[in-house]
Amino acid sequence: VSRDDSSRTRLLLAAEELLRETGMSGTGIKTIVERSGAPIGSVYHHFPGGKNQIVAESLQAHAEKSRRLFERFFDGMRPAADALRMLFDTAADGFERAGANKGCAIGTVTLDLSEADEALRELCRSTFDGWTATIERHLPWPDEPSRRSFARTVVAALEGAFILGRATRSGDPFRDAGRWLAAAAESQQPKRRKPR
Amino acid sequence: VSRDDSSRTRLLLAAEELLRETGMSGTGIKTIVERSGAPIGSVYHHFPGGKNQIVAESLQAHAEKSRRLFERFFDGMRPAADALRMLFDTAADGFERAGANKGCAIGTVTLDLSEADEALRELCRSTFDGWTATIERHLPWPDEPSRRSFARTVVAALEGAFILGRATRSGDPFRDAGRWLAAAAESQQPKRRKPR
Amino acid sequence: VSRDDSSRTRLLLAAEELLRETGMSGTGIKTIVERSGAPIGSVYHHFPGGKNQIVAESLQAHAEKSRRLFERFFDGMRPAADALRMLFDTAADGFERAGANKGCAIGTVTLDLSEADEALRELCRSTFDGWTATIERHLPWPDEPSRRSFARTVVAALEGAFILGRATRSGDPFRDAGRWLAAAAESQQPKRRKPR
Amino acid sequence: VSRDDSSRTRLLLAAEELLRETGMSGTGIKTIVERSGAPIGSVYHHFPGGKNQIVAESLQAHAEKSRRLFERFFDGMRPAADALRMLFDTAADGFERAGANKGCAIGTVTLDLSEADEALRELCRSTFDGWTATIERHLPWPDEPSRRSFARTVVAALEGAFILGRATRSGDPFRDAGRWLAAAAESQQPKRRKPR
DNA sequence: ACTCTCGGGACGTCCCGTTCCT
DNA sequence: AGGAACGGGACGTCCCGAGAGT
Repeated sequence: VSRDDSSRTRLLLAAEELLRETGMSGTGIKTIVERSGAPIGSVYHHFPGGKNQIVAESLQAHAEKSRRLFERFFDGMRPAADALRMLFDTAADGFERAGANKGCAIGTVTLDLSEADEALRELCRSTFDGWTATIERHLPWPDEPSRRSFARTVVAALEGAFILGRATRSGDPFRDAGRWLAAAAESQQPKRRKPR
Repeated sequence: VSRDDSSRTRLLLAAEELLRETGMSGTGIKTIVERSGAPIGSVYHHFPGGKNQIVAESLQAHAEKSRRLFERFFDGMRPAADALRMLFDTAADGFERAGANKGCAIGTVTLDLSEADEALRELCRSTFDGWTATIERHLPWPDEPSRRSFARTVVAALEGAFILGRATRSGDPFRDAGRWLAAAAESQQPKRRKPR
Repeated sequence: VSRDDSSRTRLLLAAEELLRETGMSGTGIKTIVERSGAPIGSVYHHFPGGKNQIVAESLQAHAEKSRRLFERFFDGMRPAADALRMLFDTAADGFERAGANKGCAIGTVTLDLSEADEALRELCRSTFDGWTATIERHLPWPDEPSRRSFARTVVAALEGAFILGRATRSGDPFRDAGRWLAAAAESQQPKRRKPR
Repeated sequence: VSRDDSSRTRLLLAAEELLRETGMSGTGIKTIVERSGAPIGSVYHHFPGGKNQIVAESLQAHAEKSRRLFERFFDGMRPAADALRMLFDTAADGFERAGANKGCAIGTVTLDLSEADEALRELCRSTFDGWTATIERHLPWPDEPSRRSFARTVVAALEGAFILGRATRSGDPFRDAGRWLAAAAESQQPKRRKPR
């Protein structure tokens, strides 16, 4: 689990991609293996926990990459409104470049979790929490509950944009949301007022 | 399709519920039948198109119900900001009452569509379009592209709230988004300005 | 069962055709109904015995038609060898005209009878017996067991020709068999000898 | 395909037996598995092509066994007429010993092929061709087309004997055909004459 | 240490032959 | 006479261990 282990890594990458395309129950282990090019027999060597473990680990990887992306924009150097616009525009471009048919792995998995997968749900929750915290930390007004509430809305709009984006095969829903959220952040800044 | 059709209707209702819980590929026909209490053998009588037909029809039903819900709030009688707050608060309450583990059927299905289900994607797209149009029609400022862009953001935030709501088992993401969107709509009204 | 009953008749004709193409278990009631153009709901009115009854009756019809065909050739007016050649040549032409993909309904059904369908087996047996008797009656040499044995061989070769004909998509197996059987009958006639 | 492979082999044997009893569409995979005693889960490991692959391979095995049987009789050591009689008598005995209810797998499958199974039809055709060639090679008269035509008739009569044999639950149709074909071969030898 | 063959059942979707009730 | 409805089963595929081989 510590070495280069390219099979293992490729399996996780393939899983992440497939999760973004067809969700958890739509993604079979066999498909993951095929797309990864990894040897079939080694799946249960690397992932004794089976499918759930693969999904969990690839979600964690996805989460980490996303968090780093957020921090690239919310770096304290630029106004939060600009960061928001850039975040959503970048997401829009990436979404379109990837074919406009891949969601966010975390969001997609969240939506087809069964009641039994409590561990996965918790993983998704904490990922969203992490994103929210990252964003919230860089919002420029003092009221913390308000910042948190806004950050949650940002994350929600981002996740929702994946849905509308897939439905319309376009990155525009990201761009729309980015603009309105940026405007909301700006209008918040001078007045320091929290919406009722 | 004209008579009592209770089996057929119950199948569609069960399907809608299950789609909201576990998505399309997570939902088996057998599970739908079991939950509906309908007889197993009649499925392919009522739905010769198989699973796809069941999903399509139950999405349509879901879409129609949602559109009516939107129109109950956006009725021209009340300010758009109020309508938005009420819409999201109502959604939050409903979401929590239902167990905080059911997404929006349309959004959930959108996220695990395979490339082959073009017809279903189109159905989801047009549903979202309909919702967007309904909202946009009742926004109080003149610039139409801006209204449309805002309406899309509303829908995106709504769909995203389902995701965050499931992850956190709480309706708060709806309430948060409702407040910020309402504020954005209000701040738009006096100035008649479109965010750049 | 006595009236014109075109639905009933068309069902039987369609069944016969399908039995010749794909055998008994390969032929579904629904397919029969579709090809016949008869109304779906009346199948079990006309044939309360279900599939077995349809098959049985259409085999009987087939048997009767075939017997009449045999009698057209074995009419006592022409030498048996000529009759044999004409019979097989006619069968070859008919086989090719029909697409070279239809067997004999009786033979086809005989080969996929399950142990349970004793009644159908008996029906097939008696049909073959009838054909054998018709042929045997017109063979020109005195020894009756020998005539019977030859007649059985004729029927066997005819049924086998359907198999080889389907495999090769050609009527030639019929023509080949017809010639050799005719020759055998001729060589029998002068010497009045039975092969040991 | 190289190791012990007892499951795989047993599946093929069971399939062959069942094909001989109830044809292709009458034979379910589940039945094959049950009769073979092989584990259910391995079927699609050994035969990823599903039923068609099982059928194809078991037909090939059947074909090979039959060809070897033919060559045991047509060995150039004995007169063709004797070989024919022995072939059909042996077939008769085997048929009766097996319960007089099993056809030839190739012939049975040929008769319920659907139009779609072109590959299987081709397999059946080439098997029959192989048998024909084996027989034809050992016929003692010079005219090659005539030998071929006779060999085809032999194969047809053999296949037909399975049908009549099943219908009458007796091996006699084989014995009858064997005698007449042997006589035909003998009468051919001295005169070197081909039937017109 | 790692890979693969093989084994294992449960379930996926779809369709079958049949019967109920108009 | 006839359309709607009914279960049971068809074939195929799922996710996953256990063992043998390298």
